[in-house]
Amino acid sequence: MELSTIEIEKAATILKLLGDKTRLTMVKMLDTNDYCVCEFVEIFKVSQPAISQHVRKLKDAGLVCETRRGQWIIYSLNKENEVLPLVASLIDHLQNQDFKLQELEKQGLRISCK
Amino acid sequence: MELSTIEIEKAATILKLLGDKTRLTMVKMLDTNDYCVCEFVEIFKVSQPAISQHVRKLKDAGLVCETRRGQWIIYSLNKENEVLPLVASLIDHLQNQDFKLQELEKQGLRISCK
DNA sequence: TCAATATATAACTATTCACTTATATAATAA
DNA sequence: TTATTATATAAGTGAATAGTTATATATTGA
Repeated sequence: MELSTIEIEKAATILKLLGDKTRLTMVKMLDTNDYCVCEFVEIFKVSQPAISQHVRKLKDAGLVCETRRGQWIIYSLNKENEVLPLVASLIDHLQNQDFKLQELEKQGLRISCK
Repeated sequence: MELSTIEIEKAATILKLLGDKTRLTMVKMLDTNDYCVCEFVEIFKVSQPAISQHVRKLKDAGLVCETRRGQWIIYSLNKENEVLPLVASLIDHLQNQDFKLQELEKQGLRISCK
């Protein structure tokens, strides 16, 4: 089976984007669950605009999709993305981040968006 | 078989490092051949200090090794690196860069270091 | 020993980046 | 309609980054 390869330049752009702890964690988390901005704000302990700016970059690169649900905007991994194979194999090497969702639930902050 | 996973923070550091077109190309090229600084200078059309600074960063991260051979310092991929599995699977997704070596040879600049 | 070549380091600069606060937009609920 | 909540955008700031030129260090060969 042939592996479809990616241009160096495009790959470098993706890696730069994911070479940030916050965004990389977001993508790892989005691999198993969807999240809204306010949940990320709780998880990452930074300002809401900072989170908005991070997800914007992920969206601009086509890595995530957004869906409005009432006043919340839910972000999910974009499974259609051309570079998904690269991103997926990368994510596989990362330590599981489920504990972040568990913390969120323990604080009763997960349900706020459902 | 279990895949050994990497801390998010460590992975983000590696991805930031490889989120640069020049360094990413270097690593892809080093996957199949060794190179010295002067060859990289020819290939990337930037100053010699710029190349030295790039390989220094790769070396500091443990991704490459250096071996002095006369007046040349040969760089190679460090196969002992803890994050090699991540880097290797990443490299697999990149377009082949052999044409750069071929150009170098066509210009008669490859042998200068042998 | 001395000139030439290869590489590294220092110092500087312009640009990018991640964050902040302030404010705008949008949806919900009283 | 109006207050509240969620999100986005604008503007500003300090730190990091990739490049440059100048210079130092190290090896080779005459």
